[in-house]
Amino acid sequence: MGVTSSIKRGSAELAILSVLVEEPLHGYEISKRIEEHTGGVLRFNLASLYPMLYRLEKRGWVKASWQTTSSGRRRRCYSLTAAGRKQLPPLRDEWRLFFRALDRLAGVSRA
Amino acid sequence: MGVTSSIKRGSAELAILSVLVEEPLHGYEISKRIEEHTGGVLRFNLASLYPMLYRLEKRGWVKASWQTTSSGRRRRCYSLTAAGRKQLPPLRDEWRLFFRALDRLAGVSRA
DNA sequence: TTCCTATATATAGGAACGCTATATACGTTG
DNA sequence: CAACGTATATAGCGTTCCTATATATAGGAA
Repeated sequence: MGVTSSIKRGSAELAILSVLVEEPLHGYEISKRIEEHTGGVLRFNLASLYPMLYRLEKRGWVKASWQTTSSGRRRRCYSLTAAGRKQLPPLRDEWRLFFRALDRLAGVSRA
Repeated sequence: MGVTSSIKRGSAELAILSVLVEEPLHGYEISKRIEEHTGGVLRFNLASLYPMLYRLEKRGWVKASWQTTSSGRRRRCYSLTAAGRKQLPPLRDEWRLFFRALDRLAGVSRA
């Protein structure tokens, strides 16, 4: 279960934005969400996820706010910004272009 | 034209094996073939291609032989080995798995 | 209460892969 | 002979993801 690192390379960005478009989540939840929604095929190490979130924050595509749960536990809640939401369609377009090109070349979608 | 570097990362291996399964080619031709077959969407720099070919050769998936054209020009002709041909179906399987997972998560194939 | 697991964030160090830049050199066309 | 396309090759860099490690709280099991 879980695809090779080199294959999924570059997909974390789209994956994160895609789960955040539905609702704001904190880092740990984002990781779980991606894993669950793909049946374990897409799975990112938490140590890969946090630096990615900081990059997205720096670009202004997500914004983070510290929360404290009722039990006194701190965590950062990430949500998409307007700029981040705007990035999603062109990102999807590029991935679709790539999918189709590789499919045409290598017959990936053929059973 | 041409998808982002980070997106196509890891696909060179499958792309090369896929064009070589049809007929043996030399490096420069492999590059052109990939570009033509994908309408310019997939495009690998020659400086990325040669190291990849050496890696594939080292793994025993392709074998190279020096040729000299009638005009006295040297070039290396690459062909798939039996081991390389065997790698293709599982590689396609993994890519398909990845495609479907990312599509489910991000709606890539939806127009 | 002690231990284990799950939750939660963070950084250091490294590997893989594709990039730009650069080098060399032959063939063909203008 | 200059310019361009063909052809191979290496050095050095950036990005992205990895493993390993650190810290800390909550809840359940032993």
